[in-house]
Amino acid sequence: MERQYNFAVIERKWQGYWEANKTFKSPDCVDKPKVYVLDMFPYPSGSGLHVGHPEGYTATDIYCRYKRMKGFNVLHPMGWDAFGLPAEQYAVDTGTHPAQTTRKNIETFKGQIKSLGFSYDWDREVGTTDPAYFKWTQWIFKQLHDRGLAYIDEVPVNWCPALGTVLANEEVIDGRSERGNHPVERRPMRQWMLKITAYAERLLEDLDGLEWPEGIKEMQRNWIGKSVGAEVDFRVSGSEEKIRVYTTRPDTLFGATYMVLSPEHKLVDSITTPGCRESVEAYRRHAASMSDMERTELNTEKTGVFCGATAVNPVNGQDIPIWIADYVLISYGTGAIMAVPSHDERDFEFAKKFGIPVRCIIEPEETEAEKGGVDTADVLEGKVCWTGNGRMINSSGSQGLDINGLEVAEAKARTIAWLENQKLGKAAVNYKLRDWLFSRQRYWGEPFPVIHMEDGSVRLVPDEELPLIPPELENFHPSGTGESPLANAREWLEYTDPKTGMKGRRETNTMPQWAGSCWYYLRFIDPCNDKALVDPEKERYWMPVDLYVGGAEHAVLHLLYARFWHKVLYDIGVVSTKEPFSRLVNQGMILGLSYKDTRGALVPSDQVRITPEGPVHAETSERLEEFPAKMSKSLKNVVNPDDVIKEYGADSMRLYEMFMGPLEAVKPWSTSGVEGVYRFLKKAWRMFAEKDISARALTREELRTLHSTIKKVSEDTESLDFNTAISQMMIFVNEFGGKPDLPLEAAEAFVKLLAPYAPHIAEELWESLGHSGSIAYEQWPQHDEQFLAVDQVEILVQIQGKPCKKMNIPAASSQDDMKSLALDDPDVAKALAGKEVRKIIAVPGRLVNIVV
RNA sequence: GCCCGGGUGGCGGAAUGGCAGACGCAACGGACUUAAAAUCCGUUUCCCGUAGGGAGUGGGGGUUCGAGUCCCCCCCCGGGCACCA
Repeated sequence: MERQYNFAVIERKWQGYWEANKTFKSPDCVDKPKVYVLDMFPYPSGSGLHVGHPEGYTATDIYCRYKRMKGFNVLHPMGWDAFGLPAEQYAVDTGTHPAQTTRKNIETFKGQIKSLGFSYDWDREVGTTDPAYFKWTQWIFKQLHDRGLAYIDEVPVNWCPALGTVLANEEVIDGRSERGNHPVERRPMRQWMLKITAYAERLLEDLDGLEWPEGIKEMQRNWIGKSVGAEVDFRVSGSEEKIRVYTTRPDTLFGATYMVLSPEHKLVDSITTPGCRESVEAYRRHAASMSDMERTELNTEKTGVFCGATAVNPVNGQDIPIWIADYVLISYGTGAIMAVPSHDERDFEFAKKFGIPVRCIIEPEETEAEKGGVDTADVLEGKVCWTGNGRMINSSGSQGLDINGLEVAEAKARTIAWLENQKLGKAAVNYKLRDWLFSRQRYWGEPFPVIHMEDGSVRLVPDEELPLIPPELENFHPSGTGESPLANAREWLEYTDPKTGMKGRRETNTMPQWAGSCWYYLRFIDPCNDKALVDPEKERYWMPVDLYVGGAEHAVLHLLYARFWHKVLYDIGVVSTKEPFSRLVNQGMILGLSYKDTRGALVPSDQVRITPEGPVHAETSERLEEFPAKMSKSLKNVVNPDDVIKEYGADSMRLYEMFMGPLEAVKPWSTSGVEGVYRFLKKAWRMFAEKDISARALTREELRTLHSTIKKVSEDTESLDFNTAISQMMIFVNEFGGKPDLPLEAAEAFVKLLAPYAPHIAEELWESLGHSGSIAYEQWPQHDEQFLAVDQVEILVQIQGKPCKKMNIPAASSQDDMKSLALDDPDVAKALAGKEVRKIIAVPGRLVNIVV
């Protein structure tokens, strides 16, 4: 055995071995417990892997390797989310076909991922841009369409001129594109929409059964945004028109002193009086010209105009004015509200500005008002808005409803019952969730299997003609009309029905990047099946995904979309589970070391000089402060895994990523930290290389160290607490490394414990112990409780909770024994002299506390 | 504003309500070496000191024999949502 730990040689050797022997190929449907462990597959960008990627991948890899040794059949695949904008933009700039860029990037990524020694079953690799894959993405779209879940709508969309495409709401941040930070404007366009709203309730309900971080579930709940209330019809005075409003506070109907229609509401035109028409038109034009960003960013000041008409409040017959204001959104509820300024902050603000009466109808609950620092008298006079609990006042009317004296919840129920009885309204539920804008004006995405026929009908491409492959293009520029570059591919575009001769034009939109990632976890189960998306038997064997690890940035979108598709596939019998991902874990972001000067200005890392006094600016020698910040090209603080692997090896890289801290925490990268785990591996290597592997029996103390290490590493690996598992292995090496020999029993167990974490060195050490073949399927060691026991324990005797004396006592001492041993101790007795012992608490194995 | 996370040495972080700071980094001292690298040993929360003592887990209160851990209030940092009636 080499004296030196030569990681480069070892890692090359074992990666070659695993590949040649297909060590990690997972058989389907075998008689073993299964576990499906999935990483969020990456978008293979041109810049390659950064240290954030391997964090989650290492975590899942450790877990998989551990599970294999525990006797599980493990599904652990990897693939590529390879459609997307960057490759297309590169094509626009250079003329390189996106497929070529994608192929090259995938190669780079694959090489980098392989160099980390992950135990993927590469025979299951899939890529979303592969026609054999997107055939089924297109097939799923057809299923959605057949079930009425895909429809075309003329909708105001987020048009980004710079990118030449439409973006989903989620891809627009503060009125600019998420990618590239370009301005975005609203523009009506014919688009494919997916009716995710039809699944809102199920998407909400089924969250409860998932083992996901509570925060992520909460974010999805908020995104779905269910609210319960009522729809109420208000008659427009002197007209047959009715305005339907949605409210969560039907109890406050008596406080409604005006109504508001959204500027886009279809009744605005017909009810506006001639005298008000001019100002209403002006206001509508003003509202239309504003982007979503301006509308939301300027939300400090409410705007609106009176339309001249009034409506009748159904509970008391009173006339109330109808206003037009953009604080009411056309896209939520009915696009119209009843305004209750006394008990709604937004209405209150609006009423104050326009001098509309505020009518208090709830007497605030006393303790709640006190707690919030609200003066009840102010509320009653309409000077302050109250949105909390209380009792209804001024709430009976000519129409027969009387809810005076009731609490909010009961008043709601009573009002709804009355409205339903009078046929004036009904209980209603609303969701914030909107239908999913599913079109993109791009080349590099899945083409829709759709033909628009000249008679106006929409025809779907038959299954046997799938996949529908995008045409070869020379020019990848957007068409400029808002259509994708596909609009330039005349031959591909034009279609003639072979039977009838009717002409048609293919859909020029493509699907968004989310499409391919919505179902890839299913394809891994049966990646080469050309008859079905997934074989039902294999699907039943492997699903659901038992552990899904990825970044929190996908908390809502990817995970919500994938759940939606999964439920549709469940409904048509393709999958057997209601939910795709039983357990979800988010790995925390890894930050880079960054520097700022005293004014707080950021200094790129290549302009920093480290001195014994701390970091200084390389040019000005100004003192700098070190702090962790998101890795970015501009800060020059990006750590490249290749460099780390080259210098310390993949095993050190893996170990360090896990040793930094809890998987889910945000952690700063530290190169000296890598050196620490590297030293540990070298020490472990020397423990084998420089010592005799002896056949002798272990001492009691050694047994205790060994078995407590087995216990801790097993438990912590199971619960993904990898940092503390590694600490325990370090303790093991610190103890056994100091001995003249290494007993074989301890050596073998240790190598097995290390194997999931640092697999290359573990394979090499395993071989050095005389074993042939891989350690990957060796049985995981089991600890024995009897070796953890000790004869003597050191306990602490406290008086009044203050430490007084440490003493060694038999570990098996009962509480009573402990008490008497403590009281009999001369030092304790001395400390207690003249005091009356009132109570003694004894915690076995820990301490005795004497209360005087 | 609302909803989630989170505040522990110089740093990353450990701690079933039971001796706070495991493990690692950095720093300092020492050994080995002609020297360096590598390695090994020791010290390292802060304050006062000779033994020894005092303070200490963002701040303030509380429960408890005992609180980093449980409860209430506040402050700060990170993330998400944001006129959703």
